[in-house]
Amino acid sequence: MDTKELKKAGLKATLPRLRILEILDNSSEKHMSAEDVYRALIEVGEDVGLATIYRVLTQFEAAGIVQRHNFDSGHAVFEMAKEEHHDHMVRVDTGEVIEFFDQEIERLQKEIVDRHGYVLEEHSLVLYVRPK
Amino acid sequence: MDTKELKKAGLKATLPRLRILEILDNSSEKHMSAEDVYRALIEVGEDVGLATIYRVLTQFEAAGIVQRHNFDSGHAVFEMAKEEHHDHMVRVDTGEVIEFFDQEIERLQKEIVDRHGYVLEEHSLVLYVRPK
DNA sequence: ATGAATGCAAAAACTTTGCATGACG
DNA sequence: CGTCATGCAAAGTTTTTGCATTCAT
Repeated sequence: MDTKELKKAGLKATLPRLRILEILDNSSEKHMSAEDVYRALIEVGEDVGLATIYRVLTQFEAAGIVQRHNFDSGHAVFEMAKEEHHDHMVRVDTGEVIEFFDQEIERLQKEIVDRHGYVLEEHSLVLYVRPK
Repeated sequence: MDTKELKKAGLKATLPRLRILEILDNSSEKHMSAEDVYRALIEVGEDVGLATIYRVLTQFEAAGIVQRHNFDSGHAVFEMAKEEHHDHMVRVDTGEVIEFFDQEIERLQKEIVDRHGYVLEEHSLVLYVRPK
């Protein structure tokens, strides 16, 4: 259960934190902004402050529990961290986010960076797509 | 000269617009935020408003004269549009931006998107790197 | 001259922070 | 109980907008 995960990260298992994890785990939209999470909690009758959402999500990111993405939307979106890395496609018509992974692209990125004399720390790849 | 380029885009060749193009063309740092451009102009004694910078850069983007990027910095950066497409590496230690292009990565992206039943509209690839 | 562009200031959107109160272990 | 977390409100950042004035054609 979530309580364990929080303790392990050195965070108290408070109600707001548990509720935020629930929302991220159970919402149909897995990529949510702080505002999205806030509204989802208010809707469920949970009395939480937006500032807390921001603080908690930032702590979760530092603890590796969630990942933060900056798509071209002017605001950050968060998703539960998965074991396996993946990249994203964003539908320009609906905003829907689609996850994908490609071994070959991952390999090429490392190779290119190496060729330039650097080490790859992390990367951000977003493909903006529309239906055929 | 720049005046022609502006006219062609249906924009009046005003002093602020010409100065902004000059800055983007001649600065040593080719990837600049609106604030960067603003400070560069103030430094040269050009009396321009920050709001104008934002308006002009947005118009330039729509006209294809500049490109806007959202690196993980909390603010947009702009660069003159080049004929040939390229992606970016960002040094995590210095913030320096390095441009690169890889035929194979470009091809793979199209292929993956196609495989999912979509068409690639555009993409954003940023590699965060540090020296070996 | 006329419509477009500018500068300023105000506002909007997103995120962070200070502080007193409340909850976890 | 002591400390850490929360909520609220205020402040910080980045970007946009309204409006009167100025400028390009």
